[in-house]
Amino acid sequence: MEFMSTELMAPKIFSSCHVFNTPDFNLLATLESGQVFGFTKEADGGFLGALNQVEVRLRQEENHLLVETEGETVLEEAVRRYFDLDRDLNLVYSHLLSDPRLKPAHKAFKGLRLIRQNPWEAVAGFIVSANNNVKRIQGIWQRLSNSLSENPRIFPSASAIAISNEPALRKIGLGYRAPYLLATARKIADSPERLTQIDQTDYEEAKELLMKYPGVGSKVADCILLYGFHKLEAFPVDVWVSRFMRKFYFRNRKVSEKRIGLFARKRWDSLAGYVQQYLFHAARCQVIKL
DNA sequence: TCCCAGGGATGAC
DNA sequence: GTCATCCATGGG
Repeated sequence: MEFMSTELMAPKIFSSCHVFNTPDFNLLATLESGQVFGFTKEADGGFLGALNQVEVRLRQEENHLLVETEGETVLEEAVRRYFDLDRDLNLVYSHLLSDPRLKPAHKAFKGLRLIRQNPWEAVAGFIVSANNNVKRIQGIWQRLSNSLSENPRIFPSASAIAISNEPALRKIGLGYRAPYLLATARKIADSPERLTQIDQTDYEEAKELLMKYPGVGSKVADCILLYGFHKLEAFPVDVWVSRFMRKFYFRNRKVSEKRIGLFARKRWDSLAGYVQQYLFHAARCQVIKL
C-alpha cells in the first residue's frame, strides 16, 4: 500500500508559537487515548496534525501547551475549547478517586481531557473505527488525507469524499466500511445542516439521528456525540470498556452494551463520558489489568 | 497460522 | 426488542 508518511514529506516549518498556561493537562494521554486519529507523534514528543482545519504542531512543557502554527491563525479561544481547557476536572477526579477500580486511571492519566473535534471528522473517523484497531485507523486517516484532500495534511471534507468512489476507498484500506463512509459522506455533503443541528439536540434524539447514517450504530454514535459534540453523558461501549465494566461491576456476567451504558449514566451521570475515557485508556494500556 | 481490533447491517425469532 | 452471523484488513 503506497502512501506518503508525514516523515517523508517536506518538513513543515511553522512561523509562530502560541503558549497556553495549562496547569492540569496531559497532552500525551489526550492525543493517544483514541479520541482523534490525525495526530502523528514526532521524535521529540511533539505532535503534528490539524486543529479545526489548521495545521499545527503541539508540544507540552510542564504546565505549558505550545501550539505552533503558520502565522497568527490559531485563536486562543479555539484551542481552549478544542482541549476543554477551562473545565475543572476535580469533579471527574472525585469519581475516579472514590472507586478503587478507577484510581489507577487517575494516577496514570491525570490531565486527560476530552477533545471537541470537528463533527464531520468524528463521524468519518469512527465509521472507520468499526471492528478496527487504532494503528490501522490512523493509517487510513493519513491515506484519506493524502489522496483525497487539497491539503494532504488536513482531513478531506465530506464533499471531497462524496465525489470519490468505492474502489478508491477500498484501495485505501477501508474494506467493507468503504460503502458506509461513501454513503454517509454523500448524505452530509447533501445536507450538512442535518449534522450541525445535532449540536442543539438532546442526547437521546441526537443518537437516533446519527444512527440514520450508514456505518453509524450505537457505539459509533456515542463516540461522535462525545468527541464531536461534547455530549458528556455519552458512554461508548467498545470491547475494552465492555470487559472492564463486566469484570468490575457485573461480576463477569454477560450483559448487553445497552445495559452497561444505562448503568454508567446512572452511576456517573453527566460525566459518564469523561469516566469512560479514563477507563478505556487505562484498560487498553493495561494500567488496569483485566 | 490464528486471533484480535474503539462494530454495523442483516435476518431469524 | 434481542441474538447469531458475516464482513476486509493488517498488526501481534
